[in-house]
Amino acid sequence: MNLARLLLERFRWFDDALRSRLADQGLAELTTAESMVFPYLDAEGTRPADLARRLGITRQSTQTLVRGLEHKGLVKLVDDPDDGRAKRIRLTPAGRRSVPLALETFAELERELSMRIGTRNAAQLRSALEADWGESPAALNN
Amino acid sequence: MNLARLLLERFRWFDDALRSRLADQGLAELTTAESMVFPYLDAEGTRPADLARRLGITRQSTQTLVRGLEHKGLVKLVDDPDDGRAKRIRLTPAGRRSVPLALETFAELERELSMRIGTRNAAQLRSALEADWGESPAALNN
DNA sequence: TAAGGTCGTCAGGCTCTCTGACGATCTTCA
DNA sequence: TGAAGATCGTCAGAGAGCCTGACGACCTTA
Repeated sequence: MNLARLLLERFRWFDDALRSRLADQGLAELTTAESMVFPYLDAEGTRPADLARRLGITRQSTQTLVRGLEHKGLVKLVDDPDDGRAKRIRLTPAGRRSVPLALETFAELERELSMRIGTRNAAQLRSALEADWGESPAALNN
Repeated sequence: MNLARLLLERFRWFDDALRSRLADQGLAELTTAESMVFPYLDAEGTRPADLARRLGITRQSTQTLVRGLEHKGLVKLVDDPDDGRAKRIRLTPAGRRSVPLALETFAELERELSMRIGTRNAAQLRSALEADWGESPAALNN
């Protein structure tokens, strides 16, 4: 099987498990994108534009994302006290509880993967994924 | 970084490179899903429902996919001679030329990855991805 | 020959991301 | 100090990629 499909399928393995576990633990059903946000929200309040940069998506896309989390009661948008243009994404109490829960679930699934494919394989997987792949060799003729 | 994001990002590394290279080689711009189809089309004509199963998506989604490839002149749908319900996806001459091209590009990118992160890392990556991960441990409480 | 499965298809919906455009607000520097 | 340019959040619109539900046509099987 080609590597691209393999990567995508394994991503889905994780994503499905992640979202269903988070739901089991009482978080309102999160979408794929929403579930990925938690590690990037800091307690002091995060600026949407910062979040966008951390996630590698546009500010506009981030907006949709944040709106979703807001509807689910995990987050609220408040004005930034230091910058009249900006806002801050603040965790609600429910949201604050969710962060460690999400982080723990990430870790738990990775432990579970280790048990399934072996600690060695899992470690090598992570290490290969974290290696420096460089820029995507998209442009041949530039 | 969490493993899910890592997998997804690396997928995109591949996908971006793949699509841009295929475009460089004269294939009409393909979408992500379209570029993934080639290894699953056989020369004798493929039934859409079979393709759906191979790709792990619904027949309905496959339909959209095939229509796209048809518009791009790579494929045409003909009636199945043996089964009045069915059709067959047949490669056009242009489509037939594209198959080996796509396969070679997959392989080429993987070679290139080996050069970047090392043959050892790349081999371990593939091997970990191909290992038996089992069902996604989605359901905790079933 | 009737029942049930499978085939392609239409219709509609959701998620995720993008581009383009906008007014409001900061920052920088002539 | 004031104009120019960058950055902020936001609205609007779009396309890809998937899904479910429903349908008539056709096969298969008992």
